[in-house]
Amino acid sequence: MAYRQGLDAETVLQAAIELADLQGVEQLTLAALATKLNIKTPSLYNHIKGLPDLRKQLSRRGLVLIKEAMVEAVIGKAEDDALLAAGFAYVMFARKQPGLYDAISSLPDYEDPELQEAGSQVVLFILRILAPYGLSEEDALHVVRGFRSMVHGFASLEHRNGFRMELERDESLRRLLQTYLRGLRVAVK
Amino acid sequence: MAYRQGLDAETVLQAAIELADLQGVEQLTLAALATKLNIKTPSLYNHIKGLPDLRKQLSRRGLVLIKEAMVEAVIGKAEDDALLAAGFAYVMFARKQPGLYDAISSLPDYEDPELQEAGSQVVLFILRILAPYGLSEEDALHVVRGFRSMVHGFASLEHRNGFRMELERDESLRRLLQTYLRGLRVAVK
DNA sequence: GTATAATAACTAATATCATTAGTTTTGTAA
DNA sequence: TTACAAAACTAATGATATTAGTTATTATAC
Repeated sequence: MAYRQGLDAETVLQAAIELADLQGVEQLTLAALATKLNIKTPSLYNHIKGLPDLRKQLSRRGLVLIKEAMVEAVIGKAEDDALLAAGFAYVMFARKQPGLYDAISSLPDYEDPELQEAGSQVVLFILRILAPYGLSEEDALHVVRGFRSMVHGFASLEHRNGFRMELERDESLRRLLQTYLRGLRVAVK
Repeated sequence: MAYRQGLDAETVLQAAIELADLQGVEQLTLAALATKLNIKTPSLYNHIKGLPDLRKQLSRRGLVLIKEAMVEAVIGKAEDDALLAAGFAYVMFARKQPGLYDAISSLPDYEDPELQEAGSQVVLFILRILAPYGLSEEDALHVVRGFRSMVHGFASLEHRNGFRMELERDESLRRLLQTYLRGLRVAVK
């Protein structure tokens, strides 16, 4: 093999994402990644710090992309419409990029500052959608947790094949979010 | 070491659960498990089929126990009270037995019949709590999905340290469930 | 333009796993 | 008491990540 095929960190990350989306993040091994890139495993260390670091990169990229997907989805929408659209965008992302989504959710911990930053962006985004509801800061933060719980829980269960009944899944998600939003309208509590 | 120390499958499973709860299911290795049991790694194969099988056993046990915890929690309660109690019991279980809960939720797939059976028991349990609401079967199934999404999502995010704000977490969970239940009351939709 | 330094690939080696095969010891039942 | 099943063992294999040290290529400095 020719020396110097012009590999860089971004290319490696992209290949890792492809592998993860195809076979799950559990199956993402440096051996498989190196094979895909036509290099030997140790050569990967010129571009990544190691497997844990690579996983972290996947998580970070996933958080950035899922937030972008939500931002895109709420263009021209507000309040319940916007939250519904954001929720669907979240779940759709998890469907389209299961490995990347897995990387987000199968993280041992969010201790890393870069990950926290990316996570904060998601939270801030939801807070901005919530602005027109006129909630107190504390109330809004509880709602953010609720929203994240719903969409992450749904995406996660769906991904593990946790929904086995013959029942339209998009409809389940729509009802979940709408029921919650209806409850939010009723009492400010 | 003495031959025949009277080990059996249940003891091995218990030790595995302890390890998983202590260090996470990712760190549950046969090597560590064997060390804990004072045997050599290959000896484990007298009691388990292999690591994937062990993981499956953990998942199954977790599903059984989390359902039992919910059953216990709803004694003497009905409707919203029962659902709220079940939801809290679910999340409490995830807190108390993080490794076991991880085993439930970090499953590659639910293909296995035994796991499906255990999962069905959870679904059936929630359906029984929903009975007094007089929902159609289809409506009820959507609600079950919603409920599972909420509590799993909450437990999962909490476990990954996903909730970073200084904000009472139990209160977040209470509001999430109550808001949803309120929405359920408003319209039968 | 050539020398030098940084870089990206490589090979070799190590440690940790899970797993299988084959062996020894122990408990139990005939 | 003997024979067999079961539960432990040792030894070996193959996959994995990682580190150390080497070589070739690219880029930079002069």
